[in-house]
Amino acid sequence: MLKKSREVLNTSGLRVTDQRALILEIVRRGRGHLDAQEVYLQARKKQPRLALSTVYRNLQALKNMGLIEEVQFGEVYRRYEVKPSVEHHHLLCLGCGRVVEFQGQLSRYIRRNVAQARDFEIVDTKVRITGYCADCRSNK
Amino acid sequence: MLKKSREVLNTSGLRVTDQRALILEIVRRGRGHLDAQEVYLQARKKQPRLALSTVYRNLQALKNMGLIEEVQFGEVYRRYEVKPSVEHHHLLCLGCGRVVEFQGQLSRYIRRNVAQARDFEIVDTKVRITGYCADCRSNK
DNA sequence: CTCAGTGCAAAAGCTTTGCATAATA
DNA sequence: TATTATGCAAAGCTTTTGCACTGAG
Repeated sequence: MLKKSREVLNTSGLRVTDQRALILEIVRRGRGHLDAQEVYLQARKKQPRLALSTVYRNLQALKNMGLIEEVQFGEVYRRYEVKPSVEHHHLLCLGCGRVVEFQGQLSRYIRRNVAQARDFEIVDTKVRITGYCADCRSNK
Repeated sequence: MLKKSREVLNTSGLRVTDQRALILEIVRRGRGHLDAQEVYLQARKKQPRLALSTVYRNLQALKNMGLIEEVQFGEVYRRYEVKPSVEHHHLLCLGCGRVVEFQGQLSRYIRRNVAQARDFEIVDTKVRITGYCADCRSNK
């Protein structure tokens, strides 16, 4: 199992270190979506000298290599808006950073198609779409 | 305009202070989804003595009263998972905190129904659904 | 041998909290 | 007048960075 992580790293261009292999391994097993602190704590059981900064640097590196993914939605800080009466979602342009809102029957669609199948009582649905807006597409 | 914010506050149970009214007003006008820092900077133009902590406390209070909404997806810290080959999304249970993944044709649906209408080139789509799972529903 | 990676410590940013003062209802 | 809210300063947390040392290629 740990071997597999090393293999993946081998073909990634990154150097294969014990720390990096372990971190990738833990993120893999952590189906529950671990944050940096949790990865750190688990990793220290096997490598007590591991530094938290190494975890951060590796999560960054693995992300850049496309081996892992940030479950967060990119934005680090919380943003606020007045409570919309109509449910809406966001298109975030990677080019200019602009946020375009859109309303849609998305939530109805989701309620119908997802909730029942999963036996989940939906409280809220949020959709974040990233991409490029028309302006940014024409400028490239 | 500012008057309207005061009226809203009046019926909210919160005390109406100049700071609070201004902050609500700014969040309202800030269609672009402002973060705390930005609200603070704008507010200080009118109330130079305003403290950043007041902004945070008020954003919190207004959120609790349901007057504004956090655009962020609840989680504060970044979580990681191995890059999934198949696009999937997350159901977050508010009861037990468990995260359930699901795959779906959601992105196809979104691509078809949203992107064209908005002239937006989609790079990625993420959906976060919050609610209560079956277990938590039976325990209440 | 060379350069990427690590550990440690310190710094950077956002957010929260304690406490005395001020303002609302 | 009794709470609630504010300002200021300090602390809390996650995340980033600098630097000397270690280890992979």
